[in-house]
Order: sequence, then structure tokens, then C-alpha cells
Amino acid sequence: MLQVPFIKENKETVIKQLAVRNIDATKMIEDVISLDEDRRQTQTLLDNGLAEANTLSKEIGDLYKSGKAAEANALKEKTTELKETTKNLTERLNDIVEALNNLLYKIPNVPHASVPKGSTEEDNEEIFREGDIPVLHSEALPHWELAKKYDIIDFELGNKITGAGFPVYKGKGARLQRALIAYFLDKNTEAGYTEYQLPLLVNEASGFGTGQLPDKEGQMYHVTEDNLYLIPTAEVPGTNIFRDVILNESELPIGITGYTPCFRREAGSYGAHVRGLNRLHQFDKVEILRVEHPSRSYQALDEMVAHVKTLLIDLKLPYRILRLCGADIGFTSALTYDFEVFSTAQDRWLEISSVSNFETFQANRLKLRFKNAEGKNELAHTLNGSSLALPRVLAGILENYQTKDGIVIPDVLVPYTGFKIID
RNA sequence: GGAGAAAUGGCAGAGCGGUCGAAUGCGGCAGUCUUGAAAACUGUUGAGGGUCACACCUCCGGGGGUUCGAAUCCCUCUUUCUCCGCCA
Repeated sequence: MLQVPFIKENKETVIKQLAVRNIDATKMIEDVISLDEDRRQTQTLLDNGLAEANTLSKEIGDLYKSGKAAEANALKEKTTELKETTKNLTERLNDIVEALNNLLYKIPNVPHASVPKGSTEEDNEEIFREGDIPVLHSEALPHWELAKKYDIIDFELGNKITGAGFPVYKGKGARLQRALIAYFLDKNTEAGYTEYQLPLLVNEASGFGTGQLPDKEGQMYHVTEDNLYLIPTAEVPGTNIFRDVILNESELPIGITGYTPCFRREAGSYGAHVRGLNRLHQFDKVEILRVEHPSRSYQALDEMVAHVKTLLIDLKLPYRILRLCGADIGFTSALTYDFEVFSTAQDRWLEISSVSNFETFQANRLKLRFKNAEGKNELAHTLNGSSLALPRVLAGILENYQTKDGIVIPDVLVPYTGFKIID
């Protein structure tokens, strides 16, 4: 969430930049400012009342000690009224703070200056493209057909065991999946990220910290019995490592990577465009995540983008990078680059990574700070990105690497799979 | 799942219902000393709100209560530890 002092100091810019998301935030911003004003006034009134009560209590204590019980009792009378006032003020303050927070939760992050305005995902800006699109033989198939042909992914079996969107990977399909996970983790570790294994269920506070709660709980599976949520991405447990943490400046930057299954309800999305591996309720993803000094978070974002590029170059998959427009960028993000792999057999681009800088938006919720050079606590910047999301990479490999003899395994993966072809 | 014990500042660890934001030790930071370092000594060292800056207010796991007054008493939740049961 945005910081109130920031909103106050940059009111016009905030409104102008939120317009990039097609939001007219004028009223919300003005309400925030006036609620905050209200908050401070009420707080001051309350504080004065409490100060008076404290003084009275001390006097009463002193009077009792010196044996003047009668005078003490007289003073007690005065506290009754005071208690009533402070109680009312406390309630009023709580209401104001709640209203203020509810409002702040509704305001998305301020887009970076480079984010293009736009009304649909069509307006995302392609900034880079690399890799040759293979020319496939005439009988080339989409990946769900290939999965069936080589018996490596069983969607029907998943339907039986769980339901739609929970595929079962079999034999070389399962092994290829594991190979990709291991490969990505190794590459990320080489690039300086520390590997973590994280919980797959998170509590409410964690969901809140990264912004999935309170508004987007519909995205997550909820275990009501224990009030826990299945993670939609490793970003949630990963970033919450740093909830309520004050780092030393010297500890920055921090980079971590982790593989987790991800669970998403994806309510309401059905149809041809979600066939096969294109959109699942459970999928695997390797994530990279950073905590950065504000002064270099955009440099860090560039480094993350450069790193993800190397993975795709190594896999020899044709890809492009999009700078998301205001209509498509996530609620918590200031700037997001999406990576898409070209799926030849489907003749379409598949999103396989999303790399974002959240600036202080998450840190503010998380209370993730570092002690800066002046010895003051300052919010850090958080960033994360997929490196990479498995199913669509798998789809890309199956489709782009298919030959009449079978699916050729990309060279860099062979040490991990132990085989060179799926046939 | 059952029975007990506990939860205090970066860590360890005191704390009688009033003067406790909290002793003490360690650690951290600054300084003295030293060619430099160590040791020793001196000082300093939680977070949030508020203010131009002070003042002032809040926070001793979370929430609620008793009281003029709560880290201290009561209720409740959570977590941790020990024992039992179950178990990869």
C-alpha cells in the first residue's frame, strides 16, 4: 500500500500516474489526505486525555502513600469523566484508522513513468524479441496432443483424481518437469540467489503482506478449517520471510530462489484458450525474489530480466519481452515485464514469466525496512519474477522441439533428464 | 489429540499493581588509550504516532477485562518447550 506522507507530497503525480491504470483516483486521494488529517487531530486529542489521566493516576498514588485517602478518592471522581472521553476518542480513532486503511488497500501501486497507458493487454509494449521460430513439419501437433501421443501428461487422469486443471505427469514427462526445476534452480543459484524451500500454505497475515488479501482471496484456495491459504506463487511465502524485519543496509541486496507448486482457483476461466497446460489450477514454478535498496531497485529489475533471458536463450526458445501497460499491470506492481514464449503449434505467445518491481508497496504492508546511512529506518524495495513457470515452458519445448521422430530434449537439459528424446 | 510449563528490547535474562520503555550481562555503535589491533575504560544503543523541534502518547506474544493506575491480577486466542499418544 502507498505511504500517506508520499501521497501528500506527491498528490498530483500520484493522481496523474494512477490515470495510467485508467483510474481516476482524485476522490480517493483527497479522502486519504483528509482522513489522515482527521486521524492526527483525533490522536492528539486522545493523547492529551491520556496524558491527563496519567498525571492524575500519579497524584492519586502519591496521595495514598502520604495517607491522604480522602483527597485521593476525590480525585478518582475526576477520572471517571476522563475515562469516558478517552474511550470515545479511542473508538473514533479506530474508526478513522480503519476507514483510512480500507481506502489505502484499494489504491494500487503508482505505475513507473515508463509504463504505457492502455486499455487492454493489446496495449502492452513489446520491447525485445529474440530466437528463431522453428519451421515445423506438416503434422505438427499442439502440446496436449503430443502429451497424449507420447503418454507423458495425462489430463484425464487428473480429472479423475482431482478435477480439471490438475494434470498428471508421467514417465519422461515427469522427468522432464523435474529436470526443468533442477535446471532453473541451479542457474538461479549460480546467479547469486540463495535456494529456499518454502511452505505451501500461508496464514492470513502473509496473504495480506504481499497483497493477495484482503481483496483477491478468490484467487487462492482457502483451507477454512485452519484458516490457511494454498500459495498462488512462491512470492507469498518468500516475501513474507521479511515481514516485520529491519535489515542492516549492509545486508542488501538479498536474492532468493525457490521452487514451489502454485495453486490458483482461476474461477471462471474455461474454453479453448485454457487447453492443455495453458492454464492450470496447480502448476510448478521457480521464483526469484529480491530485497533491494531503493536507489538500485530498477537496476536490479534489469538484472533479473537479463537473467531470465539467459534461461530462454539456453533453452533456445523464441521469446519476447513486454512492458505491461497500465491496464494489464498487477495491483501491487510499479513496473512489470512479461516474458512470452512462442508456441509454434498453437501459433500464439504464452506467458512464462512476469518480473516486477513493487518498490515500497509491499514493504509498506510487510513493514520491511532497513537502517539507512543516517541510522533511520527506511522501507526497502521488493522485486520478484518467475524463473520460470514450468507448464508453458514445457508446452513451448514440446511444441517447438517436436520432430517426426519425437520430441528432442534441449541440450542444456539432457544432463538433467538423462535422455535426449521423447519418442 | 491429551497433560503440564512458558512467552519481556539484536540475544541472554531480572522485574514488588504506582517513580518500568523496563535492572544486569553479551552484542552493536562512538570515543579515550595504541604505530595499528586486541584488552581496558567512558558514553551510546528498541519500534510506532505526534511536533519545525521539544513536550506528549502507544507498544513487555495477539485480543478482551479488573483497577484511579497493569509487564505485573483475571479471561481468551496463538506460539514455544516438556511428557504421553499417533506418525513420514
